[in-house]
Amino acid sequence: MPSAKKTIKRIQKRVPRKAANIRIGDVARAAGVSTATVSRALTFPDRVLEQTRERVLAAVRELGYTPNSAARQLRVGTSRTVLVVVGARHNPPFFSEVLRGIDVALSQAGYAVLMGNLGSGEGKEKYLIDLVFGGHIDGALALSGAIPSHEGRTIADSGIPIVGICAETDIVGIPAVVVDDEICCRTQTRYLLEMGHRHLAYVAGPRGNYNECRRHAGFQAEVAAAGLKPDDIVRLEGNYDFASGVTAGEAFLALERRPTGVVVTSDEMAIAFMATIRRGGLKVPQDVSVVGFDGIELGDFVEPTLTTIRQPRFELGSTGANLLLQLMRGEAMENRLTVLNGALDKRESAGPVKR
Amino acid sequence: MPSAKKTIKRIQKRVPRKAANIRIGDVARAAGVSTATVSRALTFPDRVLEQTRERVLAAVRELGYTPNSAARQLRVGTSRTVLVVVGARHNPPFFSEVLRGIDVALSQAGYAVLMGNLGSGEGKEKYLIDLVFGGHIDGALALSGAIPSHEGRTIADSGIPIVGICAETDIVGIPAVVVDDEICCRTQTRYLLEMGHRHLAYVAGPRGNYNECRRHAGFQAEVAAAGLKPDDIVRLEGNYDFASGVTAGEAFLALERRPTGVVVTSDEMAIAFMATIRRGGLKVPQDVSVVGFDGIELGDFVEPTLTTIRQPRFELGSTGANLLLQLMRGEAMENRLTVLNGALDKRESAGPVKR
DNA sequence: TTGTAAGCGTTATCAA
DNA sequence: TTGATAACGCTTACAA
Repeated sequence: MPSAKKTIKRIQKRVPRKAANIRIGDVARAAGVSTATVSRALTFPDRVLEQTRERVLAAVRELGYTPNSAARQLRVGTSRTVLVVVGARHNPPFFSEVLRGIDVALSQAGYAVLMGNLGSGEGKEKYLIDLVFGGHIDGALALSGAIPSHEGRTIADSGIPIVGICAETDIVGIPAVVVDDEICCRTQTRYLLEMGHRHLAYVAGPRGNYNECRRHAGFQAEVAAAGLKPDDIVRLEGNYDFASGVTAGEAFLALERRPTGVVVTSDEMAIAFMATIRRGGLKVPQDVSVVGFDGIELGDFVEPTLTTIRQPRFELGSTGANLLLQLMRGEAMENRLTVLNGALDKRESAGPVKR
Repeated sequence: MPSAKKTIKRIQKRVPRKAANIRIGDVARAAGVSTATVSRALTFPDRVLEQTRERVLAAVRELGYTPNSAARQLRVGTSRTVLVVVGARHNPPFFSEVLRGIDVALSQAGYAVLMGNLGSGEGKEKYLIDLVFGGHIDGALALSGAIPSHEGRTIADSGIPIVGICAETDIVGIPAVVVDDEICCRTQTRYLLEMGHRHLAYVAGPRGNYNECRRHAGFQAEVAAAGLKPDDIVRLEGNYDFASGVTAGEAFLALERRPTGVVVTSDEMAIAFMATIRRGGLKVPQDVSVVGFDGIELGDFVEPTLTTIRQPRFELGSTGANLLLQLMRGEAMENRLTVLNGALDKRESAGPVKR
């Protein structure tokens, strides 16, 4: 009598297991149908007779049955889980809204979001690689170009679809959703030039960074077009965060001949930069005009309010996620690169040059 | 010849499947051992002969084998995944650091973090409930008391361990890591009282909110101890975010007789409040002293810099996560409530009352 | 120390 | 439309 033997085994097993969970077989028994029918009633409601379906659903409700996800995943081979990789420097005021866009889009589609925060511990990259190669992940979103790799293997080698957000990745062929960094930075710069500023500072992002390269190219193009000479330009290093904005501000204060207009490539830096030079006795925008880049909420609450490039942060996340969903469904995509537009938000921190 | 039949099946299956993944059997064959030995060599390295272990590991490296997580999970019954539930209002500048604390602690222990952001779509709560009841989650962290529930079932009913962070949950018996809200708010209030302020405003959090209740109790206790009368106090409503700080600031400006000291129960609100009343012509701290609550980075870069309660944000996250790890290991815990201490950070936004 | 083989709970194939 | 049954890939008694 095999079923008696099974029952005994189950009881023996019950101790170590988390809870006496209800399995599909329990529902089947309660509804007087086979497990196959229960499965069908839940997955393809119209492939079973209405009365059977109702009996099954009643049993499901009655018993509080939820299909075991590991078993389903093992069987069908997909986890409905997306890994979101964010770099070690992750600039919360900016990315929070990008992440919200991702979360809204993926939630709607019934996908779970696994956080792959790089730089939170030693073996994190190896761990993420194992996660992906272990089949736990159906697709990944790489923020700011962050692609986990370990011993020469990247998550891309697993063959799962990946979409970059905010930056292209190092790996060729991976689609990305980015903002028109170069044009935005030209806009920042042109705004200052149009206000008569002929002596500019540029507060940079990390060297080699994708966004930094694009933005710097835009800056260079614009100042060249305006006929500024190398002497009219100062480059100050930074890495997008508050602390580097302070450093840049101090470097600015130490300059012998100070520019009147400053192009800053992140809002965090711009805010810290402004605070620092104001503590150094300069007035913004009377002495120095500052234009930021990002459009974080905070820019409205500093003194003076920050003129900046507003990035479509939510949309960067949501369109990236939707592209990934498309890829995971096996659909092709038209363009490898999706470019969204930023826009200049004119507020108080930039004004006409003093004469 | 059963193996021939199997091979045919596998080839047929190959098309729909993601990739021709390497399975434990492939490694076993390459190393000339059984699958059991491969499994042991990976999980209990010292239970196999050194030479076997080396042969196995070589094959693993050679083939790039990673165990399938769904199969392992199905077998052992745990997912090594923790759900982090954050409420709809999630106040990124504050929580980002709490989340980092969580991530660092859980990463170290080899756990994955699944983001359960409430308020990002219709069926999100049902989805999270299914995730938990589907066995996909080993434990959960509830930020600010957010416990997903659906049709009368909460994630707690599944029996997984849960720890609250930043607030106790509605469900009795669930342990939590909180800050000493009441004492912190007394400290805020006392600081203003000691500077001679006898007419105070209190900018509140959402009514009924755990932190709001505690902080308001602290405020009340302190003003009562100082002998202030109901007329000496104004309550302004808020919900911890920037926008409500603006509203509170406008309400403040509209008062006939304005308090000289303001206790604000979040930094976001405090920053927006300050910006708003300054635009209304008031000077901080000369006309009005403001004390915030949270200790977000930003407070250093506004004008004037924000005097505030600094919460141990990273530690709130990491100790909560460590408690959960303990619970998931089946260990008991001594106290249901772990209370961390906040501290007053004296900066520029609060000063002696004008006489 | 190692191998054999029985599940873990689903879903999908095939037959009825 | 429904039911029996064979995988999915792994871990772990139990036997050798």
